[in-house]
Amino acid sequence: MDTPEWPATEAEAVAVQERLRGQVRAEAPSGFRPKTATGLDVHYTDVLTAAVCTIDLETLEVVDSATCVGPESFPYIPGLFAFRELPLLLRALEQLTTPPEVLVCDGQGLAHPRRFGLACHAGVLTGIPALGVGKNALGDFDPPGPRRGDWSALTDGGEVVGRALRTQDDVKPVFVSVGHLVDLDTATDLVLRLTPRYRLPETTRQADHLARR
DNA sequence: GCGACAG
DNA sequence: ATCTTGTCGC
Repeated sequence: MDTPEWPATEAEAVAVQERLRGQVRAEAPSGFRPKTATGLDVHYTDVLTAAVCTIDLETLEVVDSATCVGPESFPYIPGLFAFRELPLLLRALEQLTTPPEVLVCDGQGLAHPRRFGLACHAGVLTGIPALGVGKNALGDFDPPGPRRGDWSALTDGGEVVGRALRTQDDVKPVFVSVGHLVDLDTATDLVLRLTPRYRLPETTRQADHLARR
């Protein structure tokens, strides 16, 4: 992949988001039936460790993984989160043996103040379908029903930008949004398939585990 | 103006 | 994100 342009200032980063967000496609390719999903996560110590982990959607077993260590590329600023982690994550993705079919990002996609969160950014730069699963939301939502699979709309400025999705009975929901080349129904379905047992997707859990070693 | 703010 | 023990439950 080409080396992405990387901003040095907050204003430049915002400008990059506003220029790239027009490329987001909130629609899955026809016949999109991924057999695997790839989780992305970063662990913070004195340096960053990025881990990516591909999981078989049928067995939920890890079939491929890679890690990458390096410095942060940008300070953490809410709304500009992707600029901190993405360069390292992209390097880790390049080390995978098999090309990812869909990226499951730890954070938001369209559920972002400028509609261009980490999942959109990762999807647009790689051209790979992507979705975001956040542990916390930036927008507004009413609590979904109490059972696994129940969901409610996540909105921002009156616009639906994602879903608050209950992945386990009586457990705090996760926040699902489109990143790129998927629709919200497909994203929701994938997240439920990845969460038969725990609140967070198996992709995120495995990537997190990998990044801590 | 003040506080809140994905990870 | 991270600083941190024990404890309850499957």
